Amino acid sequence: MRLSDTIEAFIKEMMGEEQSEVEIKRNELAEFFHCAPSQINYVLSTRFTPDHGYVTSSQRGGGGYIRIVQVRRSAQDQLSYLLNERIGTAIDAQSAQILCRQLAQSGVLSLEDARLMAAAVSPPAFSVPVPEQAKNALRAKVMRAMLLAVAQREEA
Amino acid sequence: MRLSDTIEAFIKEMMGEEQSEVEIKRNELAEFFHCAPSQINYVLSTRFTPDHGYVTSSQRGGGGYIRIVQVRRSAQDQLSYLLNERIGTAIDAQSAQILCRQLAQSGVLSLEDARLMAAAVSPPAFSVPVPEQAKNALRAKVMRAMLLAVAQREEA
DNA sequence: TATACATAGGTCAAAGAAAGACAGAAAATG
DNA sequence: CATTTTCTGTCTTTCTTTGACCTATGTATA
Repeated sequence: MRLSDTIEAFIKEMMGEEQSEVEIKRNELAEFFHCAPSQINYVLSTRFTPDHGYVTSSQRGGGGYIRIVQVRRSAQDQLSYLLNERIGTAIDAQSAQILCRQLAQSGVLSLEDARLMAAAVSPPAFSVPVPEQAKNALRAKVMRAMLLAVAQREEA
Repeated sequence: MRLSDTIEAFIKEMMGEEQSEVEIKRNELAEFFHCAPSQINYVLSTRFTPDHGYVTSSQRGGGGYIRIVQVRRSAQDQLSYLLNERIGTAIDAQSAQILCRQLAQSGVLSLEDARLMAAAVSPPAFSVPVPEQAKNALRAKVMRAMLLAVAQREEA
């Protein structure tokens, strides 16, 4: 298992179920895992972004810290956020994957449905020789269509 | 006995009876068999394809791996049929819609999943100014990716 | 109060690790 | 001997880890 995954799991463990907020000391954590402090930043920037459903803030200097807050939205809110703000007219493969996984983690979709959706917007699904931006535009449409289908499902 | 056959047997051995999923390290395996790492890819691409009843995925970079999932025996023939005969390299919107409905009726998919899939290959999802045949080719890939995701469900 | 020092976290680039793509050589097959 | 299958090597892409340097904040001090 990668160190990044271990640190990610550790932070999520700290956060627990009910608690949606946690505060860490970057240097302490790095010390604990015998790694460079910037490794912590790497974990945060690859696994605790808004797309992943987290927002972070920090304070430097003596008594500094990093605070990680888990954003919890209703299914409705999350869907409308994705449809109206996040996806827009183009989205890259990696972001799309992350968003799909997040939909499962927050309970909007089952794990199976999230995987289905992730597959539809994955690189293999768009393995055609066209410029990346064209793929991203189309990917946005496909994802949008699926999210609308989910939203309709919610209405009923 | 050829090396490829040996490696194939080895992987299937790893997979065992009940376990229908296995994770390998490409470099390690190549080291073990004293061959080029790309030899592993050759084995995978000639003996662990969907037609053979397997779906693979992988992760690059530090701590990377290749995961091989065995598709349920009952689903295998159906999957090959869908991928090769029914979908092929291109499929138009209407045929895709019909196929989704059939998959729901035959119980392969839930009604909700069928709707999700149908949305992903619907005309609105492909409303871009490119020739119809290009869309059909892409639609086939999207559909294919989703079916492979479904085939991986409930392994074992 | 202005300055200096200590304590944090932030950024970024380079190195490392692992898999993918693909062309071409070698071997087996008919 | 021609063709197909197997195997190797090289280059590319992706993800992770480390380290060097930068910036912000708190605290002590002249």
